[in-house]
Amino acid sequence: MPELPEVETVRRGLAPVMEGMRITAVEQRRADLRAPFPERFVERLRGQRIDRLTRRAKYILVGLDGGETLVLHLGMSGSFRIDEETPGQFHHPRSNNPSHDHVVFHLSNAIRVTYNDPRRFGSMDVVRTAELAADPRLSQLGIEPLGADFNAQALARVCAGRSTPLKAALLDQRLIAGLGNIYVCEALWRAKLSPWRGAGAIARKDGTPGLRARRLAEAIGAVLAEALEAGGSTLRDHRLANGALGYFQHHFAVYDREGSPCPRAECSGIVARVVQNGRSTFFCPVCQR
DNA sequence: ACACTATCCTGCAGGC
DNA sequence: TGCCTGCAGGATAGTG
Repeated sequence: MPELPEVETVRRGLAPVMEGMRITAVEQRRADLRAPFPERFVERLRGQRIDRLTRRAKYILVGLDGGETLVLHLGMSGSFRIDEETPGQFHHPRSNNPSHDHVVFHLSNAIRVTYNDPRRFGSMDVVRTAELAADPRLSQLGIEPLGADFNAQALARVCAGRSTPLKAALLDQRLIAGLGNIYVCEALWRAKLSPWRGAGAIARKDGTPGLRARRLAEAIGAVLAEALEAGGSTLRDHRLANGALGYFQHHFAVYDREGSPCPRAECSGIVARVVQNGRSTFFCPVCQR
């Protein structure tokens, strides 16, 4: 799935065509994705004017003028496609098999926004905006790593006292919200920290940040910022070719690079793959300690 | 409270 | 060529 940078890229791609527009019709082509659609899904959206698109962790929040918010999650394989409301539709090669087009939003600007999700791990829900903050999916989320209050101190605080490996801690959305398997691997590599190291070891005994917490916080920020930058350029390119939003090509230092030399010039290590909590971890056993 | 597993689903790559 | 296996960017219910 799209992790935070991909989700933010999708939000930035959708916002200009959706904000301020009215939803004229919704095609809901099945009863569920990962979870059932909410009651009266189509009726609650039809006729609503879209206020603003925001993001919290990997959720896209579509504010509606009637006091409700459409809560979107792309799961592992969700993507959106933007196209004009014209009859002659064209197919995108691969990955956009039209049989996985589960929801189509028709907008007042004659734009059609189609949600495609082969694995159907994504979700769509409609929640009263006033109750959004109390929604368990959002209220349990940890620090926003691109937010103003994310720093070494905040990172040390959530890691302090935990014996679970750093890899698992960084994937835990209740501690830090938005990282996924790729960017956790990339951030740990950048910070030269072993994925096996206990999370608590990056904080001092009193919970204040040490050198490792500072390195890791910097690495997380940098890795996400670079990915966002890559997403931004892909967005511009994609906009010309087709309207597909969801994934973009980005070069990774260690993710999916088992057997390749560690990209750090001064390091002679070879990228290894291990499994932690059932997920692949890619790392350099030489420079990550 | 915490940590770990199994599971939802389809597509694709690799081995035979 | 086809068949089989394992694996994939996530979240969460269930277990110990």
